[in-house]
Amino acid sequence: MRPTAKDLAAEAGVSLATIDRVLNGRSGVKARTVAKVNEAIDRIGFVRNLSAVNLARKKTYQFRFLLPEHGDQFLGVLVKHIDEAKKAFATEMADVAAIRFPVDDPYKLADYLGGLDADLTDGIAIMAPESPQARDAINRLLERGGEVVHFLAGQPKADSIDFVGINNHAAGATAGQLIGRFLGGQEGKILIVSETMQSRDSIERRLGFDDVINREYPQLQTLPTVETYGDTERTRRIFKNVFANHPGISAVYVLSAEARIPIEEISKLATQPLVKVVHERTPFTEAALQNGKIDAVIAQNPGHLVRSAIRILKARVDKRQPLASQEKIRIEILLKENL
Amino acid sequence: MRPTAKDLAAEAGVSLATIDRVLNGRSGVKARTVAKVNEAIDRIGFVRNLSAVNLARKKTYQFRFLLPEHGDQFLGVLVKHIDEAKKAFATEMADVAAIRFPVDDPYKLADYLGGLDADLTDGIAIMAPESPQARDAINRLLERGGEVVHFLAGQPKADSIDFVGINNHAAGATAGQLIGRFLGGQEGKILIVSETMQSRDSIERRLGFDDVINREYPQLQTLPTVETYGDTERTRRIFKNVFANHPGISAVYVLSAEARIPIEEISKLATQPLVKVVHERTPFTEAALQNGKIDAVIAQNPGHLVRSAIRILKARVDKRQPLASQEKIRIEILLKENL
DNA sequence: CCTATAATGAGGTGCGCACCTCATTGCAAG
DNA sequence: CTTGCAATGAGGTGCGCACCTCATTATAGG
Repeated sequence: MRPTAKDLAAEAGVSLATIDRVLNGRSGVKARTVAKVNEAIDRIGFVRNLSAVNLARKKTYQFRFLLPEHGDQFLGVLVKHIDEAKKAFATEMADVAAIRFPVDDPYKLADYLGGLDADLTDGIAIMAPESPQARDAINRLLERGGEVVHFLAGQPKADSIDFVGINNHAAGATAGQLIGRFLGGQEGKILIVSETMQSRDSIERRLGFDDVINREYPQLQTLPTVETYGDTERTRRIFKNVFANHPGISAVYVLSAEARIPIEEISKLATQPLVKVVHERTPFTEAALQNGKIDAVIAQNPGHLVRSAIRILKARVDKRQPLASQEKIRIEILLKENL
Repeated sequence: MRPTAKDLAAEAGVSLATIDRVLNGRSGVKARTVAKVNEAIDRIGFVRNLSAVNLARKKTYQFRFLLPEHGDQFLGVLVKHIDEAKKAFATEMADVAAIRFPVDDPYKLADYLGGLDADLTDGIAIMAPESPQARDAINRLLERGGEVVHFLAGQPKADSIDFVGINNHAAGATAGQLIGRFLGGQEGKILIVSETMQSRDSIERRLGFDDVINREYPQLQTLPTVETYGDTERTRRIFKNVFANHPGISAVYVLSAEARIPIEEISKLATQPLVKVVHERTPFTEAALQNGKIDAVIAQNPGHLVRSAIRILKARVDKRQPLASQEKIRIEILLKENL
């Protein structure tokens, strides 16, 4: 059997009360005694029984995902996985829910965060663009004892807050490398499309993409980013212009999660086969991979994203260290063969 | 607060003893009563407190990974992740260990499995080639109440036993697609190398690879598989022959986990740049990707493999359903950009 | 009807720990 | 030495459940 706190007390030569004080970081213990207990822990390999801890603490975790009100298919996929995680984590006393919110409005976001009771909500995964207001509100929430992770958006590693998501610069570079290789040395221009370039993600992907193309494929020329604003008409109009002015477009990179509009419009305009790379696995991109409408998808596993955010929040609440190797989100490359 | 068994008893109009009988599948309860309880469970959304369950059951899980005694770098990586998982799962009362074993000997394997006490070992992840002896021994172990998953090797879905690992046919197809695309339409021959073709994995990867090349890249010709048997001298000798007899080799696919010997020997012999695709992320393949010695790696996440095997075994012991979406092992494509 | 057996209830115990109160001891300053 | 506080011990309670025993009540068979 595994050693219990009682065994530990005997080994360390102290009482259970002192073990309790040390294990839970309470005050009023001499440094000398703390050291004695820690040595005993190492000696007998004591590990607290998490079940007993959780039971005794009567702890239930309240976690919330703060997501945009409106969005693309990928957002829908995320919500589906949050629902799935809700069931999976119910057995671990964690309640998980998605909250749809006008996250683009920094003031409303700050208001919402400011109104949160850290006693009722243990942790939040926030998918929102950076803003000074949000930043301040988050810091105040942290001071009140809440836990926060940035989810897919926001400042990676800018502060001490965990970031759950891929390295977008590397993701863009990966897309660049794929397109470069798929074009096999031939010359050409690359059309780059995004719903908007307002977000940090888009900018970083573009930078990573350009880095690789400029360094390794100088025969390729990247065109300025076309912003669709999610508007079919606008997209069609701009594409017509671009294709008219730029003969020799040989590849397309869609760097935002919304790929349907640009891919469908391009298939109407293109006169020769193009290499097409987009982001995120959605019902549309899966189908498009299968029937050859696109060549590769740069993706991140949405289920993993959601579970990772929850596990990190849980670890922070418990004052444990998250398991880094498990929480690293991989940049996946999907072809039709490895769907 | 979440409803407890007591609340459930009140809602169902039965006693705690009956709730206990139903929840734990004990006998001596009328079907009518079981239904009443289950309805009440749905009505109030009762979920058993896992912490309390585990505490009361005093359950500790004993899981073992049965791995080959000798192997490549990838095996070392796996062992490292098993050690890491040992710590991570200690808090969940699961004891995990790797056992090195001459798994290639079906009789010794059957002996070992036959000698296992299902009371002392709750579950085993077996990485061993198929054999009638192993199959029988596994079935007997299952009858004694042990749990088993096939780990990376063995018959995927051939029986009711879970398989943890990638679909090797799809992995080979992915490699084929990558090489085909990277060659960009040019003609050429593809050298295919494996440590051995004895294993089912190797055969399936080769089949998947050939499928894609034959179907989508008819201008490419796949050569017969070169078997290295892990022997540098032998490899060098055969390679010299192959390169002498086959001008126009433009790509290499190493389909076994051991990639170092073939890649190093080829770099000495090749007169023109070759597209090189290998399997598994190891210190060697990582470095080779970085410095351009290879072009892509088809990989599976070793940490995920290990944790997945443990989670599945745990779910089986608890008579729960594993979360399918989490346990699916992805075929990863690694370029130097998305390491 | 009685009897045998099935179905259910009542109640206790303990898992390992957190959290609490109160008593006791050690130790330093005055 | 005494006073005062810091450090530690002793012991109790309860978290939600599994597991057990024994008593009581339904149900069916004869």
